[in-house]
Amino acid sequence: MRLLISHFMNILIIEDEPLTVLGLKQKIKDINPVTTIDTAASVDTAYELATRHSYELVIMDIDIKGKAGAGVVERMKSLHPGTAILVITDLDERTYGLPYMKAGADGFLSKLASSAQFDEAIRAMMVMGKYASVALQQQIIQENQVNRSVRYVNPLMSISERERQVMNHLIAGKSTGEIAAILNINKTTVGTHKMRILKKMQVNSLIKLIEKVTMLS
Amino acid sequence: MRLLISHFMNILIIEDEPLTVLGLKQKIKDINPVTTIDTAASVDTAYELATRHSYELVIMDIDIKGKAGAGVVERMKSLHPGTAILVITDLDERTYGLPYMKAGADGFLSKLASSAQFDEAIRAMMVMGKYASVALQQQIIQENQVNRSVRYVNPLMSISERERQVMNHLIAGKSTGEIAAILNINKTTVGTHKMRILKKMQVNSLIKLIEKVTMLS
DNA sequence: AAATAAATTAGAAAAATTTCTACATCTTCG
DNA sequence: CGAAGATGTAGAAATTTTTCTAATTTATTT
Repeated sequence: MRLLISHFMNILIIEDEPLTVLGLKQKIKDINPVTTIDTAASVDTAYELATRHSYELVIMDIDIKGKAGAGVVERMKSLHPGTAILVITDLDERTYGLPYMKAGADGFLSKLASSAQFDEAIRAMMVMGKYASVALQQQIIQENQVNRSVRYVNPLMSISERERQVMNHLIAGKSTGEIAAILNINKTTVGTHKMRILKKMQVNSLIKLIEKVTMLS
Repeated sequence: MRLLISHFMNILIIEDEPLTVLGLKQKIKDINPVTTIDTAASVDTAYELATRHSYELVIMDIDIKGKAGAGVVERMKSLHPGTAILVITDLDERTYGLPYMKAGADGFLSKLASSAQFDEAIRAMMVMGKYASVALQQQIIQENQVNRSVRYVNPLMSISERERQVMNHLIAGKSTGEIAAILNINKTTVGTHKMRILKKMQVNSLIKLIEKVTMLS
């Protein structure tokens, strides 16, 4: 029998799939029975809840109904800097983990991770407010050791924060105009970002970009 | 309190996300406590289990680690024709529901469906071995009524020869201009083809088109 | 066979995207 | 510190793509 955690906690789950919410709730209750768990199926609901309540831990899917992106992490973090944020996603950890940690997440876990890894992650988040898999930790260490001028093995690593935001929308099938509206910047700015993304990723079309990104996953 | 179902059942869950498995298990146990639930995180494991055991109900995610497709449903059904199959997926119901039902699924439900809809679906599958949402039922009825003019379940079937050529280039990442040069036709002609392809495939972007085509292939 | 529908093709005009240039910040490194 | 490079932004102009309309040809149906 594993150790139980038993100090009271407020937790917010942001996730649009009811079954996943149910599974998460059960895991949390198994680890710490004295929690209050709120849930939001949309980003907007989450923002609303977060402005009215304070949470020790937020577990969020960042790929909710197309509204993906580190921006959500940023905003949640800005509302309550003390809140620990665990990002869970369908996206690949090696590709997106580091970027999301940079965006302010305190933990990152693929939805395909094992049940035991979920236990470990939730436990770590509750106790230390931090969680990174061994692989991700190594990536973080490497990132900090490697000389910045050295070419990145993973081109995704040379993609800046803003560029990654744009890229995610691009990959989701959004048009330049739509992205400009979402990020509230000029269309041509999006165009500039797109051009630099394609250049950095060494491809000449959106399709090739997607292939490359999924290849790196 | 809803009615409990209480005849013994063997159930197989094919799903690669542990949290979703956990959520499903809980829902099933709530509805019928006397079940044996096996789980498979990969299609291969599922095939193996299905050859050795017999299940009254199989709940499967058909978008497992990229190995999607109606072929999985067909094969599961051929192993045990009597087994009821409920397909759950991230994919859109209106687009994929009918094709999967045709492939032999007895039920189809989006993972974004509400908790109550999951209850209803699981209950219906247990009792009747069938489940289709109201929207999907109507689609099925329509499909059977309009037997006069040919109705394609798979939109790919309505794509003409020339459109297919253009589509293949589009999917390969070629630009409108490049395609025009290759096929020796005007750029705007390619544009017209592209527009009709997107319309026929009921998508609004190249990315969505690719997703759809790779799903249906 | 005539009528109807589908397929292939473009022209013109409108809309969107790309490219080039530029500038203010912000980072990093010698 | 100060130079060099990366980042985020956008205006103007060039280019490409999309949309609308429509003419021809090619099936299909009654």
